Amino acid sequence: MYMKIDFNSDEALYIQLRNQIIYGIATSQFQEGDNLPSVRELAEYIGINMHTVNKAYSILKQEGYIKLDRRKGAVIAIDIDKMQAINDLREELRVILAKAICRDINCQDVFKVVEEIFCEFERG
Amino acid sequence: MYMKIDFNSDEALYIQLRNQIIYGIATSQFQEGDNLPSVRELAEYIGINMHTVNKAYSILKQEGYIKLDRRKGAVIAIDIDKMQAINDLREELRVILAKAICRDINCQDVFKVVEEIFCEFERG
DNA sequence: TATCTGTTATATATATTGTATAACAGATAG
DNA sequence: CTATCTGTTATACAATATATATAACAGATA
Repeated sequence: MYMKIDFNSDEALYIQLRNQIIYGIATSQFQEGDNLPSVRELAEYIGINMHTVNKAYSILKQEGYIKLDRRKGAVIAIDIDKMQAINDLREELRVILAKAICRDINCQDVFKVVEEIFCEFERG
Repeated sequence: MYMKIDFNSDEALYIQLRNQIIYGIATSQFQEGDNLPSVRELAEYIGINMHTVNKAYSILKQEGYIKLDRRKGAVIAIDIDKMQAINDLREELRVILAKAICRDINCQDVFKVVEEIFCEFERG
């Protein structure tokens, strides 16, 4: 259980936390059915407040990455609506690719980076 | 000069404004050397405060999309450091692709969306 | 019963966001 | 010179977001 949190980042702690868990799922570090630490446990481990972890978990639940249960705690449960996911992806890519195009980055350049990141995640 | 601003969005106005201008550059609506409206003019046009526009412009300057001049106002001036831009791109793609991988979206799926967006921008 | 879950409720402090009013300095057109 | 256009800076204010702190509740479990 490794969590890379940067307290000096301009990114909110609960967003960093959410992203770290998403990385964990993408790299198969966390798999369907796996338990995440309890909000109190993870808060203690990282050294932040319980509510900050709770907020991250709530968002992960809302976004369809985990299910929350009073008995078992937080459990990885991916809600795969691929059509919806591709539409979300398109929206997010639009801004990023606009920036890239401004810098003369072409389609092939992007493909290369995308491929690299896929390899990076597949290796874990 | 078309600016699509959503007052109900959870995205800050100055960020939306920045993105709209970046879209404008990516679609060649704005070209190197072109003048943007003055902060007061654009603020008036959209119906928001001058400082909100000023913040958007300041960020665009800091990120290397425009230059600010007391004489000419805001002028499109792209700072192309392609190496740096690709590294920035990689960082931004990492989170987005992690989310995609969680939803069983593969490399080819992403390529398709990227290609679509490139076409979309090229058409303007 | 004691202890573990997530959940909810308050309260507080700080930072961010957006607005408002005002003034300043450089440049420019009349 | 004057009036007017730039971006820039300063100050103040309200609303919201972020993070912490303390506490309690309800369900599940050993």
